[in-house]
Amino acid sequence: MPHTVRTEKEITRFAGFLQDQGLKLTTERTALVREIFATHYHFEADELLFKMKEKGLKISRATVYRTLELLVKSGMVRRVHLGEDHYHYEHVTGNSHHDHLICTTCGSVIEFHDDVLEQRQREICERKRFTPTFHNLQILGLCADCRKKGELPDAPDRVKMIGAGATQLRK
Amino acid sequence: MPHTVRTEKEITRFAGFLQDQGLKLTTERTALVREIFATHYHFEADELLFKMKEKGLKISRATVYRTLELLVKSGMVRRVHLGEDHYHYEHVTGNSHHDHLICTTCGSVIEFHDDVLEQRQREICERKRFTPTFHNLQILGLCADCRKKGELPDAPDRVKMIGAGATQLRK
DNA sequence: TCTGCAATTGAGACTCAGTCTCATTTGTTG
DNA sequence: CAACAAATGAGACTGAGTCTCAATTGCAGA
Ligand SMILES: [Mn+2]
Ligand SMILES: [Mn+2]
Ligand SMILES: [Zn+2]
Ligand SMILES: [Zn+2]
Repeated sequence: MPHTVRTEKEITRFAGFLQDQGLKLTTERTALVREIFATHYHFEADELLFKMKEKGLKISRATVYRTLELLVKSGMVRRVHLGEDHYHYEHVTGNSHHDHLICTTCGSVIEFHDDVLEQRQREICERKRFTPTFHNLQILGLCADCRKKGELPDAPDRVKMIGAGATQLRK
Repeated sequence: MPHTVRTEKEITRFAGFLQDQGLKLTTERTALVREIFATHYHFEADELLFKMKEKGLKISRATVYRTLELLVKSGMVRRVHLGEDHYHYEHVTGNSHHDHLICTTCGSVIEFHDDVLEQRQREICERKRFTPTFHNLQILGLCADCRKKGELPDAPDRVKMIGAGATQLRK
């Protein structure tokens, strides 16, 4: 399926969601969905704002945030923490829940999905009589490339910068 | 071990860390460590600031943040995400790594540690040739109490509303 | 196609957590 | 106890994100 066809499909999908909610498909919303599904993967709100500006489409910060919120509600976009102080977004194509390995040296992100891990989480919740709806796992560390280049795993102060909010895996 | 004795022990521990770094144990730092280890568990920076003010100890916002940073560096305090837009802190007593189940209805936090889960994470990293140093897992959902009260699990898009009624502590 | 009007937009004010600056104060070491 | 580096407080600043409101726009119905 060609790139643009898929993108147009996502616009239709969003249009349907908006219709259901009694909301309108505006040119701004269309342009944003097109941009998100055509070129971005993990991205920041302000980065998207800037991209639109670059393309000569003047869309306000407020509209960008408002549209992202709608996209999250529609399930077409997910808002995730990637170990930084602000959110990242990623489009959800079709299916796949996944979690993230994040290199604290080069910032690269590796996605993974593991059924065993997911199942174990469900078991833990059951044991605690907790009904899970959503989870968020980031593993921070050193990617293979950086390892090969002789980088050392996280100096403590580096961890402070990038691994904020993380808990220690191997003490 | 009585409460106050343990607290004083933590102050000594922090004093040692500061000494090693060529830093000073000030009255403000001492008071903050005492407060954190005596009464808080998961807490916010501004909440701590307010508590100190309540006690008649005037410690500036800057000092609170600076001291928390030092405590994180020393390993005595951990900075965590609990599904809200800002950080929470928790003191680390006895090096127990754990992750969190967070109720999106009442905000309660359940801690857990699971060796199987931790081991599986290491295996995933190995397969991706990724060297992990930290991780951060939050599972959001509905706690047993709220379930019993007939609350319904939040849709993922409601997750960002957690803490909507949180006390305003900033001056 | 035209119209009415609720939904949407943009500009910019605002919030809030967190950081930084710098003049003044304080703890430590000799 | 003096010297002086480290620390503090007040408040300015930052940056992500939210809100307000007058002007605009999409769209359902005539
Ligand atoms: Mn992803
Ligand atoms: Mn905890
Ligand atoms: Zn890397
Ligand atoms: Zn609950």
